[in-house]
Amino acid sequence: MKNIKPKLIKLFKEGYCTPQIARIAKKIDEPSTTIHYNIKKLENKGAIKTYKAVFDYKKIDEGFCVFVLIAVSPGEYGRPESLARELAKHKEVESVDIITGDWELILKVRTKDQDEYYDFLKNVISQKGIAKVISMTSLNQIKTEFVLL
Amino acid sequence: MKNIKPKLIKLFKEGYCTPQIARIAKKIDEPSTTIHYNIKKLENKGAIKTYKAVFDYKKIDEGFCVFVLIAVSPGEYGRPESLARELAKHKEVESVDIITGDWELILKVRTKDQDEYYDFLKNVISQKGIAKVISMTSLNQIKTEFVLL
DNA sequence: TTATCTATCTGAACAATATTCGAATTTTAA
DNA sequence: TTAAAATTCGAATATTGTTCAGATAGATAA
Repeated sequence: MKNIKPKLIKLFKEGYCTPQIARIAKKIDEPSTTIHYNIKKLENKGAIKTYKAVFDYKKIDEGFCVFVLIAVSPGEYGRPESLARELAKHKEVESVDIITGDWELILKVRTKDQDEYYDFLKNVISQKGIAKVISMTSLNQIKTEFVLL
Repeated sequence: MKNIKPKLIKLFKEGYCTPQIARIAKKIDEPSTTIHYNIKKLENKGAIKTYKAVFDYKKIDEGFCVFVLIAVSPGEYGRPESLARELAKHKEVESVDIITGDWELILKVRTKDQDEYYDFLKNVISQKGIAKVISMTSLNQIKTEFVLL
């Protein structure tokens, strides 16, 4: 057994997919070359970052999902960006945003279970520069990445 | 001019993409038929929901991104699910989660600008059953849908 | 308005890729 | 150990993507 599954999941999370030109052409009843032209235009302008898969995360051992609010320490106040980029590197992190309000950062994190999330908190979030953290665990995911579950 | 662009964006938000089997096969050095078999297995088990595009949202007039925390009215307390499904229907809504803590729901919403977001708030969020709302505007998106920006 | 330039559209030919199928191999469970 | 099920993979086929050149439409300036 070659255990292809984890390799596929890793690749599909960020890319290795492509548009279905023929299917789109049928759907909106236009020549496939016209569709092709318009897609390339979007790609060349940078409007499309990538093509990727959306998973049923429970079925790929990433069923535990948490939104993490982070307040940055006074010293680093105003410069949460380098911290944000650091956090974004981790594979468990689906999204990182710098936000307005009482908190500087919001993360969406996916792990297998609570234990794995705790490990993530310990190893990643417990960094210098982080003053306060609130975890809001997702009890039920209704929609993700524009896809209804 | 046929104005294909908005049609493509709509289709690509939820699907109309497909894996690049040949490219994956080269990448991990396995026969393409083996890759094909393993992908179909993931699809049939429902582990892969769809294949879709990730956009540079600023370039498709969805540059304004807000995380919305929602507290449900006491009457509906414990049953935020129907409200969540209602909210999930709107095209501006990227994700809807039912969460633990002081708030029942968290939404990720994308609009063109603040004005359009205000319209969304007025028309969608101002519903019976919603007690309190907090908007956390994204000032900078570092990572989205597992894709670094 | 007309002339000119640029962007978009489209069919035909070609290139690349996905899919099917059957057989070999490996894994699983009894 | 053996039989059934799952996985691997090459060869043939079917489908799809891509290129290119000409046509059309849209924009710009005189």
